[in-house]
Amino acid sequence: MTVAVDTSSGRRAQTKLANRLAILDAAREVFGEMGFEAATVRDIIRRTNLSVGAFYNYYRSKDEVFAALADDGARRFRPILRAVAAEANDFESYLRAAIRSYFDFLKVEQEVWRLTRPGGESVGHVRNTPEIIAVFDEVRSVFADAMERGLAPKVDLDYLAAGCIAVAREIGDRMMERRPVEVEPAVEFVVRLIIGGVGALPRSEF
Amino acid sequence: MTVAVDTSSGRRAQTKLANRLAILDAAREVFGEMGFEAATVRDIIRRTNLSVGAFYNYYRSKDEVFAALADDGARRFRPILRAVAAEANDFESYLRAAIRSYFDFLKVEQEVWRLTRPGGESVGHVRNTPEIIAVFDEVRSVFADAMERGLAPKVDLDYLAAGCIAVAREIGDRMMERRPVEVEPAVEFVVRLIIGGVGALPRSEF
Amino acid sequence: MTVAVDTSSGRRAQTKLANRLAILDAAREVFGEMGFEAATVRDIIRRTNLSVGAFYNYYRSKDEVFAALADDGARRFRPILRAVAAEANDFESYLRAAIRSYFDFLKVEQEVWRLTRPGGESVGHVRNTPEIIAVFDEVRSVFADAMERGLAPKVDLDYLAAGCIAVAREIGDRMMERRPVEVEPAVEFVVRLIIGGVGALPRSEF
Amino acid sequence: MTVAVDTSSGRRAQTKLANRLAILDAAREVFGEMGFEAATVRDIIRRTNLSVGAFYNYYRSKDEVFAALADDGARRFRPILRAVAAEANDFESYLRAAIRSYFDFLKVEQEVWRLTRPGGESVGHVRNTPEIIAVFDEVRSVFADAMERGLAPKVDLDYLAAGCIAVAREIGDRMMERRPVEVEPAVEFVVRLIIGGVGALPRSEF
DNA sequence: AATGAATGAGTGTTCATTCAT
DNA sequence: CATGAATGAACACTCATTCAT
Repeated sequence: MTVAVDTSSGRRAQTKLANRLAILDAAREVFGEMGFEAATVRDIIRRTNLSVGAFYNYYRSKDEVFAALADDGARRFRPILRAVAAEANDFESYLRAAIRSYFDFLKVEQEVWRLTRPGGESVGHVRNTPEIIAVFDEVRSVFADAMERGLAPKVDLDYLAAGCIAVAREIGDRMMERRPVEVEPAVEFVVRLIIGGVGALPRSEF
Repeated sequence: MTVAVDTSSGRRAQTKLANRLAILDAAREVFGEMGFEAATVRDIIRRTNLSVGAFYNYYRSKDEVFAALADDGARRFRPILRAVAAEANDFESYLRAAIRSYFDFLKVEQEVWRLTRPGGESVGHVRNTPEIIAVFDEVRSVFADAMERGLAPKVDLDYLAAGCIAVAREIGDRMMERRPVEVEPAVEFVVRLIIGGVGALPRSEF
Repeated sequence: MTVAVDTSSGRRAQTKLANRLAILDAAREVFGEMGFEAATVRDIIRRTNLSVGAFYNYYRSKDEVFAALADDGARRFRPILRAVAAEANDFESYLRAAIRSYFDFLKVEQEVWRLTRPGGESVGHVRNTPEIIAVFDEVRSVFADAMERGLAPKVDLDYLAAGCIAVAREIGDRMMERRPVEVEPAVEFVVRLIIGGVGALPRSEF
Repeated sequence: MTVAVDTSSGRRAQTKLANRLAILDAAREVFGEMGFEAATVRDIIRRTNLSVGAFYNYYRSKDEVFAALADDGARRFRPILRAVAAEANDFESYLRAAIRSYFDFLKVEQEVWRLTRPGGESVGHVRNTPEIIAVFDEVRSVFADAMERGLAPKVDLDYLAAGCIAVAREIGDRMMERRPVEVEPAVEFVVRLIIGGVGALPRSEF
């Protein structure tokens, strides 16, 4: 005999949202721990009150949660980046604040970015996520803006944004592997490297 | 009784070598296109005249080809790096020659480094390959040497080596995506960024 | 939220049980016909309405069905043996009833014991099943008891139990190969052989 | 370059025989250690100076070596059995000598009989070997002879031979598992059990 | 004959996804 | 909507056997 106990009290929409988020959170953990390919849908729902079937009510596929996760991470980081940009008066202080935000973010949500970072192995999954590209564009546009306003010399913008992101990412990883995890020295390292480097960069017509 | 003494220059030995290389090449492509986890052994042998069984005659497992591939790439790049280091008189010219070697190498064998790049998702596979670590150590030791000899300021060595490698890789990738692929501007960009950045780096007691 | 409380008497539960038994039955046949090693999971599910995947929903591995099968056979035979022991007044009548039970059991479920018989090639699989050992111990303890009570002479208990089981099995098998299958003569043969033999056995200090 | 060194000195036939025996010996060990199914042709030739290809020059298949092995074991045991039968004046002394021969044989060549024993798991392989059946017939005919000559009562001959072989086998196994391995008590146990049992057997018209 | 690389069907097992309930 | 059993293609890997040398 199967007894159905309904505790929803009509708050269907809320439950749906909660489930969606529960899946997202579980997926974040699981993908972070085992990587996309190794993680199974069951690994995800196991950390949830839901069933396999329910998973497919919320996301059409494992790929889709992954994309949603990437979106989510990027969506949460972007406003931080914008706020930082709004407050900064010069390129260096912007950069410092941005990098620090990222490293703090890393310390809290290590896994998200481990995954959603471009250049990862599973190129197809990681590099092409729309919101990932958006973050890249965000950084790029801040750099472009800085150039416009004369705060930074005119250089190859794509190379610069890509290079800066690469350094920030790599040093961020190394930082996370050290014990204790010290954000400030890492921030300082990256900022000086970039600022110093940018000053020496060949001017470009881009 | 008949004893066969093979001096390893017969047709058989040649075929074996050719097959070994064919598998390696196919694996390079496949891993490069789909990543280690997603790539299947069948994907690899499909680009070959061989059978599944033959794959296992040459490599004991999918993991082993991967390692062999990383070894192979690193093994071929390391001597270049050493030669360059031997010829250079100062840090900048060393760096420029090294980066140029790498970018030339990239143009020829794009896929190798696509794979062996640290920071990939499957950390276990990519970052810990012995020869990969060796290349990292190679670069690191040249940097350490430069510091010793006063050619570069004393900074956090691991961060520096990691950061430089990350920039070189990232810009290398971007370079490869542009049409036409122009090595010189990319080299110049990276060298200036690093040299300028290094000069501005916070001194460390490491 | 909807909570499902399953009291295990629904259609689903029934189907699950049926499938579990179907697999067990198929496995009994297949292992009986080809032996454990030679039998494939696919051989088993082919005699079923299920898919390969379903097999693994019910049993975690090929080994596990095997163990379940042995357990099942032994579990069903043990109570019979105990009941018989409880009813018998002397050793011979116990033995006769036990052997008859076994031979009747054989007639119905020939294959079970084909498999669980010690002395098979895959020793690890067959001889060490916990329930098999339990049956052996069962018989052994009845013999020990008979000795205690002076109903049987004190002899090497392990040899005796092992020898009796071996004879019962072997004659049981031969009986099953004859047409028609006649239980009574076979029972009589085994009982007389054992009773007569036991009387002639060398006394031991065990 | 491949150099062929021929050391056969024209004694081709000898070498062929030696190889045949080498394979047989290796197979005996390997099958004994891992069982027929688990053993691979490579496992066998690894313990030989030969190549996989050579294996197939001497035996057409893995199955064929197995059969040859069983034949070989049986062929070597049969004369012993016959000699024993020729020397014995009564049934009991025949039986004792036969069992002792078997147990001694066991101690020396444990593996052979582990495998070639009927009732093993891989029924198809083991029970139907022609020479195995021959051993059974051998024992059976001695029993028949004993009956003819009035040394043993007339009983169901097949059951008797089968039962005796089963007991001998089982007790032999148990004996081999004890430390130290003591042949005499085991022989005595089996002989008494059988002799005593036979005396009590129901007479049959077979 | 001997060799050992090549073959490919076959193994146990996994897992994204579907669908009857 | 939720459930979880069912599905079956796919995977890494093995191995008896063949065959060019």
